[in-house]
Amino acid sequence: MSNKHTIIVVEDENSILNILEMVFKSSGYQVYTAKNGKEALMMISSYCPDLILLDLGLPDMDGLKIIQSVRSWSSIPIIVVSARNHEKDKVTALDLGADDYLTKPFGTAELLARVRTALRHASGDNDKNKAYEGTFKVGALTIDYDKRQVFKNGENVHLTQNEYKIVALLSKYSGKVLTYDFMMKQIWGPNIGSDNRILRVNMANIRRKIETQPADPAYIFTEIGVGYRMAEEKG
Amino acid sequence: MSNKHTIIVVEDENSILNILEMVFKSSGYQVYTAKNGKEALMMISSYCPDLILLDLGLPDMDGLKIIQSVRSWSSIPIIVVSARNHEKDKVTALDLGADDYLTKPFGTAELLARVRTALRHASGDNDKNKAYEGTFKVGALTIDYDKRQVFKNGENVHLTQNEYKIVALLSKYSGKVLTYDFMMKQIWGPNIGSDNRILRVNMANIRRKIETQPADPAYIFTEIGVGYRMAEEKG
DNA sequence: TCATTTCTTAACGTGCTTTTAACGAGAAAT
DNA sequence: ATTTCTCGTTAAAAGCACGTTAAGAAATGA
Repeated sequence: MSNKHTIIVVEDENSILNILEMVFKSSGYQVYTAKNGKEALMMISSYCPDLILLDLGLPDMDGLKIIQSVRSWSSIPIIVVSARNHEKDKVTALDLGADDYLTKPFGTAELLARVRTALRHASGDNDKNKAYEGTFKVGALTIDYDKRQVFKNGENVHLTQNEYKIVALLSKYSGKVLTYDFMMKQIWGPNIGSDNRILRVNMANIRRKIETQPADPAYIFTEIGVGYRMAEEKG
Repeated sequence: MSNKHTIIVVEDENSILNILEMVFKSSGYQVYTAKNGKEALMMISSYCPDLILLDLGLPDMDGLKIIQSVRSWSSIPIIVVSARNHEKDKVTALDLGADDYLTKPFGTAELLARVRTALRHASGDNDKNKAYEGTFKVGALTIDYDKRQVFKNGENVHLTQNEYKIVALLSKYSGKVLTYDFMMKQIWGPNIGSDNRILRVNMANIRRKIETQPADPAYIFTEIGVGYRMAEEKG
């Protein structure tokens, strides 16, 4: 590890902005701040940061526009921050290309963890095939992509075709929330509707097979109103 | 009928072609011949031989094109023969996926040795669960690649050509799932469709011969919707 | 040539997979 | 507090993949 990662924080409330700046700086990041959309867009295009932390509630423009704008020319990871009463926005944000989201209020530990995840994904995920080679491990769970098999505590777990696709997809983006919509498009194709019952049934079956306590999952978490997230590989 | 290896010889000069045909036949190989590139490609895709002996100097097309074409769907060993003593051709051929190279003139002893080597390599190269070179073992099942025979509890099990090819192919990738599509391309050539009935019938016959309980197989497993997988020897 | 083996195609039943439906618990919204 | 939405769970229906048998076609060998 050599250079500091650069983060641009977009947030209109001074109090929060200052806290975030301190948190990131003390963790060794290079931080720039913006207090409105216009300023944010200019800074992003001139600094080309490694990550953007974006509050969706801005005075001058919709934060979603910023995502769109940035995504038109870059895949810089974007983590969205939203107030609890704007739940729908975060789903839209993810579908527009945001990488993760946080709901206020959030702890610094969680924030930093999400940032690390996003940065790691951005750096090593250029070759998407790479993720499907070798194995994925988290806890007692192992996914062997070559053998197309899933193991729990070393024992083979039989998954159906769709179940395996779902698990493999989540593991490929482990640590990241995948929206129901995105997942369904990946597995059932673009013509699938927005009814996610099928996905729920599949998830129940998957959890019964891979989780020790399906009601309190350790590997695949539900982000209510948004989607699913797989626990991260520890290395 | 005994299980002979099938070789396709591609050579435009009649005198050499005849000699080669005789040499191989008297060594117990099943031989087919082709005198130009077009003929060669058709024969290869329809016969799916175990080895291709290819003269690079053909009347109608560059021999290198043939290597490319075959490598797009199969890893059948290809031994290249060339009168040109150019190092460049040799390197190109090998880079395109040829397995070995002979320069005219060559002796029959060397030729046969190279062929044996290539066939041995093809049958069981990159595999760790082999007790002895040229042999695959799992449970009571033994595959002898040199003899092209399969044994169960030490007793010879008679498999037909295609049945043997299927078992050998699966054993070569033991532990991994091979898709129906892949297997069919390897055994029946690139022009086989996506209808996998033939494979299913063959598998039923194979299982009746090698499995103790065909309905609950111990050696070849079905991955529904995907393909077949051969058991690995446990360490 | 005939006899035998091997390959391919066809047909069908079984069991697994996928999908749909229904309901209850719990979170979120009002 | 109550109403609404979301999600997990179970069960049943629908759909389909696979294994199996048999019979015809093709190849092989005597």
